Amino acid sequence: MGRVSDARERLMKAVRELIWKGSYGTTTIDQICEKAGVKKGSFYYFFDSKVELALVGMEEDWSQHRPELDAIFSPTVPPLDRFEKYCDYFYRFQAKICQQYGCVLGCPLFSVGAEVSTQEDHRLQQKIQEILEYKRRYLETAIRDAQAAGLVTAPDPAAKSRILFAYYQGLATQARIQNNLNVFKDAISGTYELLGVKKPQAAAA
Amino acid sequence: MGRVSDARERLMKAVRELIWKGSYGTTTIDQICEKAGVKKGSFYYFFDSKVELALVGMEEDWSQHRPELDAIFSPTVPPLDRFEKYCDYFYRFQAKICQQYGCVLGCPLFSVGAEVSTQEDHRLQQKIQEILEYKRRYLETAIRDAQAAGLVTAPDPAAKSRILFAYYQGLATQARIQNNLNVFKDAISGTYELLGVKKPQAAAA
DNA sequence: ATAATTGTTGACTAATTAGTCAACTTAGAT
DNA sequence: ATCTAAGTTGACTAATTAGTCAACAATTAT
Repeated sequence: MGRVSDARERLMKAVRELIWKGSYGTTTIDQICEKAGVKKGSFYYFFDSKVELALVGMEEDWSQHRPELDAIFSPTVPPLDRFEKYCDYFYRFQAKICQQYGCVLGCPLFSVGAEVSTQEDHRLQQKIQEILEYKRRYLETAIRDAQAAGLVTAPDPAAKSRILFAYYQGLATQARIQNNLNVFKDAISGTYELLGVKKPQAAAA
Repeated sequence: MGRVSDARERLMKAVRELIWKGSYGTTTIDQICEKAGVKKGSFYYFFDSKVELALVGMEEDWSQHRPELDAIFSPTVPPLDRFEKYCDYFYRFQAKICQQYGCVLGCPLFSVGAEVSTQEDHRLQQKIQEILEYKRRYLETAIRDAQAAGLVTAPDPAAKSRILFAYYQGLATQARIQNNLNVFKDAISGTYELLGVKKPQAAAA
């Protein structure tokens, strides 16, 4: 009953785009409304504030990416292949975004996370940390499987995953700062070096 | 001749603190003026805009850090010791800042760089990239020296330095997001794994 | 002393911002 | 048909923002 609308969804899409393309702090409610084609009164009908919208926007974004990551990091995929697939997926995704927005945007969780982490309101920071932790676990599991298969030198998969995750974060941020997709080209070789992959492909000396 | 003043320096200090503690986008000229104890008229006497002030502020910051980095990465220091010293210095520096500001702040170049990299005005982004590139070169030289000494496996020191640099970036951002200094504890072991250090300390199996 | 230079101030404008609200509109249930 | 719940709108306030400017204050060279 009552009127139906997709304004809520339009707002969620708009905030994600604006925050990612620009920054959280400089994205205004007026901008969000304009991009979504929604008047401010309607904004406040659905959400109490920018941070509330950003929270559900982040959540929504994560829900959309999750299936793809589940597929890439499926236990049915050989451990090292997961990293190959992930690096490949990440590159292609960034390339698509780059074409769409005109510049490399990296990972919104990292850039926005760094931006909002010192705010008094910790809700957005917590949500971002939560999603980042989910992502790190994909790496940890894959490393553990690789270690069990004797493919890598990683006696402490959790510690190793944190190192690898920091590396991926750094790559994404670097690519954004330099506005250069080629930064990602190092990803798989960097992964292999970090993991201590025993024999890259062929036999070594 | 004429009146003397340190208002310019106070403004430069204030902008660095505010941007680092918060973010570039949400730091207002009014806030900067208040923190510096300077009236807005004086601000515009010295600087044309926030970005001009931030530019000289970043430059100033770099000038202050440079001597310490020159010492740490001095060619007189054994290559691997440089990384140890750097990781140690970075940790102690972050701990000091953390105590001072109440939270882990990471590296302003990374967080602000990620924030401003999509702005139309590219001056701040360029300045940050320039300083980051200086920092990366410390790593490249140290890696090259380590390779020459047969201490690591790094046939392409430039590529390796980019990987290591991304890792450090990631660590700093992670520490800020999680507000946790312990993130840096992994730094030296991560460095060694990335560099492919041949024998950490003692002999291996 | 005083003139020239350098820096300071507070009051000002115009634009943008977050947030409110009563009146209005649309859709489905009865 | 009409009642009710769900959504929309534009006009509003109050606060904050960037940026300007003429008058004022302090320092130093002459």
